[in-house]
Amino acid sequence: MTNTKTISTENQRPAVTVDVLVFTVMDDQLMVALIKRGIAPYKGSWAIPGGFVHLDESLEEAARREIEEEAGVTDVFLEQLYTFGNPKRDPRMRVVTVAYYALVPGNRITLAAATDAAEASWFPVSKLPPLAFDHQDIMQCAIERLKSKLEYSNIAYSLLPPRFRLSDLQKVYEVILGTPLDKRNFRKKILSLNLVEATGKMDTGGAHRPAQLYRFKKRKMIVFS
Amino acid sequence: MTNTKTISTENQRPAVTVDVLVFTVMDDQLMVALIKRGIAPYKGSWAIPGGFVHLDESLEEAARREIEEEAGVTDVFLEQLYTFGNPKRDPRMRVVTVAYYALVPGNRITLAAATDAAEASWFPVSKLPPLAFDHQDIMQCAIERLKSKLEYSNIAYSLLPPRFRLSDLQKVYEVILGTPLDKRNFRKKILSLNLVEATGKMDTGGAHRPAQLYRFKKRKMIVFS
DNA sequence: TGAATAGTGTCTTTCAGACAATATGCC
DNA sequence: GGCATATTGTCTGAAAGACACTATTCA
Repeated sequence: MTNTKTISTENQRPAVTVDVLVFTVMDDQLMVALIKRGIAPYKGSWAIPGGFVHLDESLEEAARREIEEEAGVTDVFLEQLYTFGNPKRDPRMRVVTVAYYALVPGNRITLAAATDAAEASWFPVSKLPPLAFDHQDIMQCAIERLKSKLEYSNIAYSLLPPRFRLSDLQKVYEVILGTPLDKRNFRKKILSLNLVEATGKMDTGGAHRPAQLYRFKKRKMIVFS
Repeated sequence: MTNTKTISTENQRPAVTVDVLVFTVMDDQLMVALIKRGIAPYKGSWAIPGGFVHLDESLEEAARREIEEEAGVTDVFLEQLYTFGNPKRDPRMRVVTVAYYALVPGNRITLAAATDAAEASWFPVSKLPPLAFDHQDIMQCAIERLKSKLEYSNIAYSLLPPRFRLSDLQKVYEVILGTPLDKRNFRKKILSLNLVEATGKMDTGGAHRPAQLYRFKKRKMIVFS
């Protein structure tokens, strides 16, 4: 039996990377940040941004570094998704990638193209281009996680600005779950969960009745019992 | 920006291991398989069994190999849990470990001590010894996952023999969740889920009324809506 | 006053949880 | 007959889901 924690003398080890799926809700759509690969393999294909884990940083630190380089934001919601390690997933060498997903508030985050990337861009998850490597699998895994976590946690807070209308919150749920929701039932449910509170300020300026602005009581993840 | 999938010329890479938490229900307790470390660091401490990922095998294959070496069983329920990569988690070198958990039917699985392990043994999760490395964190993560997955999937099938009494199934739930359950409500719930069916055979031999033996209709994981 | 969105309540159905008595086989 | 476990149903409260009208602001 190969045993736990023997010091490895093998000189061949897998490379370890992190890939980060950055999601946001913009223009009533769930969007994800992708980069266009500037080098082979899959040159010209779109891919999930990622990079090597440095020897002195944790996996989460590596993921946060990627997000900051890509989107210029810190302090975003970030959660480990799954680790992909099929021996053939990268044709060049053995790469084990730890996938993370991040959620950023909608609008006004400009993506930066990475060193080896020709371009970086937001895509609606409903209209994704073909993706490099096994990134289609990773994407699907992330979308499933996001959908289910939305239903039993308060992670929606990380997709909204500090103050928002209940209709904004409802839109986040509708766009991610892909179904319209009944306004009365939605509000009843959200308010009974006691996660948000009215700020007293109104959203004025639309050609219609102003809406109460709400905020999340806690801006960290809470999983419902 | 360090970019996706540039060929690494770094000669220093983390080691990649898999650790596998093998659970079973025995003697009305949730048990986990541990090994006693035969080498430093943590020599003499109990640890979660694991080992290096070979370059030509997937992460899951590595995990299944470990289970077969440790417990001599194949074809068990196995699911990836989480990846632990803190730079300091192993004092010797950088080790990224992909943790898996496995579920095996109760009783009569004999553990084999690994090459570098002095011993292998089952422990009730309620009375664990101090664990090596960050294995306490990994253990807690696994137990939480097991508890929650038990409630919204049919994974209990993997902890029971092909035929079982409903009271056996109830015991599995009680032991893992750590609470007694009402017999009538439990049976009502399980039967309404339509996951099990009566085999027509009875469990005879006890000094009491024989019980109907049931089986799971599907022996693969189903996640409830 | 018309357009656009905000805000609100009832009824029905379903599910979870509390709760106790009878049935059957073995000794 | 006594012991040990199997088997079964009702009631209540909570939550989910269907469903439509009035309120308010601005142009």
